[in-house]
Amino acid sequence: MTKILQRNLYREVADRIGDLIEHGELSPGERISEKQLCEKFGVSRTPLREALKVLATEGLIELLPNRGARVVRLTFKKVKDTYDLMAALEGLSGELACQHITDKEIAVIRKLHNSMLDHYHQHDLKAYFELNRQIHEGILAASQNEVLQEMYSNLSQRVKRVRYSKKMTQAFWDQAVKDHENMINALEKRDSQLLGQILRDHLCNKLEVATLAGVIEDEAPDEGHSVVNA
Amino acid sequence: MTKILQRNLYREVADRIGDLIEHGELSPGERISEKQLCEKFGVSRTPLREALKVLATEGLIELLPNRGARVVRLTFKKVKDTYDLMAALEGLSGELACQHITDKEIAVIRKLHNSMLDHYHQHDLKAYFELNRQIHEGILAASQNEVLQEMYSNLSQRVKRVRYSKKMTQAFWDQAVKDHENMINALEKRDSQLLGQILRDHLCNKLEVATLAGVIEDEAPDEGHSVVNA
DNA sequence: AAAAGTAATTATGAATTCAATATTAACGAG
DNA sequence: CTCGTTAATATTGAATTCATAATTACTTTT
Repeated sequence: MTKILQRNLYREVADRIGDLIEHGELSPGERISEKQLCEKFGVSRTPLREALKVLATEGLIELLPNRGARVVRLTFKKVKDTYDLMAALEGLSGELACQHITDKEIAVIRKLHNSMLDHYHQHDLKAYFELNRQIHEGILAASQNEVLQEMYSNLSQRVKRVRYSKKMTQAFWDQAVKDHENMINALEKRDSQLLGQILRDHLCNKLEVATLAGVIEDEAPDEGHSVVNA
Repeated sequence: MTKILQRNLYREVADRIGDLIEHGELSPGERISEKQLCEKFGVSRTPLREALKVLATEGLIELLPNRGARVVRLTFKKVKDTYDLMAALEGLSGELACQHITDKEIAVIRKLHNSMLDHYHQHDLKAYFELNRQIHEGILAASQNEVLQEMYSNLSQRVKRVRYSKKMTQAFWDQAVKDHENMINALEKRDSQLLGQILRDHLCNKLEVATLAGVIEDEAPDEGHSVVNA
């Protein structure tokens, strides 16, 4: 049951532009020059433009008719809305996971959890985050709902650049670890309601972190949206 | 604050292909001929192919590399998964709506509700459905979460062809109306938890209807997915 | 000198052309 | 007659070319 993974040029280009946005090499609100990117990637405009259309559909960029493409500006509200949604989806994934997960899968997640705790005690933030990601991904996978996974993945993409530059306070970290303890317990008891609730609250906290990081410059002058420009 | 609505050729074509799929003029699993559609719409392959990429991203069709596009086959599981997701999103929209909705907006929905009841008593299914749609859309709009609305709209698109051919039993209809009564009450009390719960359960019932309609032929031979074909 | 209007340039939108892959048809061997 | 191989055809993938709209630079006028 291995997924067919299509490796079209347009998909490749879309992913690489996505990386550029994620890592800040294309700034929010920045105009995207087709010619420039064509030269950078060594492709013609056809697959590049296809990639832009796809990225616009995925919500990473916006297309101004006859005026090119821009990287979407992440306002605080947009990020907040996205996190609210992701929290709801994580909640659902928890509920579904409780219904479908096998003992073996729980054991795997328990192992990841223990490993994560080690990194927590060693204050290894990077390794902690990687394990954290794997745990949440594991629950998402256990939900057995591919549409859900697809949607979550898309939303995650959109706010990745905020996540990357987030700062972690010790207090938050402590709370996050506690949440994870409760998560595992709920999962082992297969208490779907409880796990759903924990996951919802857990992600809400993440938003606070993103906010504190102050990387979101709000109230940006929405250039290019008005017909008559100054 | 009116949205800029881009009217590119590719978007136009994508919408029209979406309509063809929705109304069954392009069957599930059916191979999509680029040339044929180009002639039908009177456009060249460039915007058409862009449209196909967008539709694939939106989950309506799937692209087989070097082998063209196919309309996505809706299995029972896929529809079930989508409905589960939509239920979660509707639940969230209810919770958020309770936080943001104004008395005036509630009054509008109440009016729609009463109008819907009239059609219910007159057994006017078509009019009932239209009002029903408007009510749910009103709550969704009151959530003030654009990302949520965008996601819901996309999911709705995917299963529209099933919805269209659904049959309505009297028992289900009675229950649906009762749900709506409770919804309005919860909304007026601004009981976000309750409204969220009602909306989740309400949509779950819809799934049963879709199932009963028997329009979903499951266990289809997944042609085109295996490398070696018979 | 500032503003408005016009020409030149550049970038985007879409059609066409060229190349590569897959499908079909024809052929021949077992 | 069936299976496998190869040639012909058709379709998709991507680059190029042409057309159109937007931006910039340059006049011209007040």
